[in-house]
Amino acid sequence: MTAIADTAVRRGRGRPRSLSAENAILDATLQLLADVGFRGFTVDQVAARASASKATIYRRWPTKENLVIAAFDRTAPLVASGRGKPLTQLVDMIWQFSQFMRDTPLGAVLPALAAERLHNPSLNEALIPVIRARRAPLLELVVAAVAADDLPANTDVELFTDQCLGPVIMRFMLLDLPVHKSTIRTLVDSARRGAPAGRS
Amino acid sequence: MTAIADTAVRRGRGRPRSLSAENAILDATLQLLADVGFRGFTVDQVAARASASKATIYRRWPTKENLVIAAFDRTAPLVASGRGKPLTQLVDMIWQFSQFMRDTPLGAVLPALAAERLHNPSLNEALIPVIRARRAPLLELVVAAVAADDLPANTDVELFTDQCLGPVIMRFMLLDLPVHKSTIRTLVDSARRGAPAGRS
DNA sequence: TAAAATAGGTACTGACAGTTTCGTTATAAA
DNA sequence: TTTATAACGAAACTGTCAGTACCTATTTTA
Repeated sequence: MTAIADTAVRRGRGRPRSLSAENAILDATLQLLADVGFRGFTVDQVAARASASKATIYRRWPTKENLVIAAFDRTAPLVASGRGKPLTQLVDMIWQFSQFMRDTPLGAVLPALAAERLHNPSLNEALIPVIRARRAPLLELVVAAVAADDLPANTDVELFTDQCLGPVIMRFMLLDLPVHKSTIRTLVDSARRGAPAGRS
Repeated sequence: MTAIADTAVRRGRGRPRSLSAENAILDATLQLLADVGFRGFTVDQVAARASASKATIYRRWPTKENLVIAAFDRTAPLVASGRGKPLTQLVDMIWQFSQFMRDTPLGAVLPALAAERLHNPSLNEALIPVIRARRAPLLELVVAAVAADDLPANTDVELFTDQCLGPVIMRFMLLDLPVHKSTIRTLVDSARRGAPAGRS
């Protein structure tokens, strides 16, 4: 594309992959997902928007779905505010997540990938670590809550996280019910009260 | 949309729609979903398996997705055992659900429809009531638990249901984590302990 | 300078959703 | 019994799109 040397990863001899092409492709993917959703999304349109060729796209990502994963993995991750008790931060973070679901392509991309992975083992293998990594900041807050004695020491932190997040995901993906911040507060409070008493 | 399927309704003069053709088509749809999943699923194959023409299929269901909804709506619903306390029956019913997710086309169909509905308003309108109806037997058990004083009178029964079911759905659809019956028991117990104390 | 691997462009293949046409068949009204 | 109507299976057709192949040009290392 340009004469500017946007040096990418060294791959041996030949011309290196253009970093700017890669950025343009992933940006176009996200923008297109936001504009037309997963269904209306075509690789040709991505190529056109990114001023790249399909060959350049398929050289990097073997399928459309892998391209979408890569774009998805580029979206803003959940970040803790760092202020307040861990469980208060957990409420904020889940609220942040539900805003992403409502306002960004995430709301369309996540169900699409969840559907696709079941019939595409290689996609599944690529996707599961990415999803788990996305959940990790939530887990860390729950671990911090245990460390701060706000939760019993024998809390199953994975299950606790899923108890708070699962209903939110279910309402977005299946039920089409709105999720308010008060709802999230209720979920976290309830899970806290429901956690096994005492510590082992 | 509308998923005509009005085999019982008299349509006036001409040849009535064949009920056996309709059954054959929906049976073939479910069987094919089980065999090849949503991705490998084609309407031509359904026509071949049902010994029907595509015209016959599209006369009843305007798109592939509507056909899948109709087939989905024909699968076995969740049923209460009728034995034991309501919350014990709730555990059994969620366990039943997770077995359906693992052993039937439901596990593939549900994520696919969740993804599709976001970009297909008419499909969404048809789907949401079907999904809500599927959740209804769970809600009824929670209502029964309130009536039996096993839960406080001011329990938010919808949220309580989603607290028990949401983590299960999340683990199936996104995390690819196994769900054991003991996990479900933990979820229901925790939600019960976490429910607002006293009654209003 | 030669080899290697990239770039964009374009044409192609194959699969499949959805439509249309055709001759046939079942049913209800006349 | 006749006729109008609507459904039937079969098959051809259209349009879209994922993915591949091939082209020439460019950028890098050996």
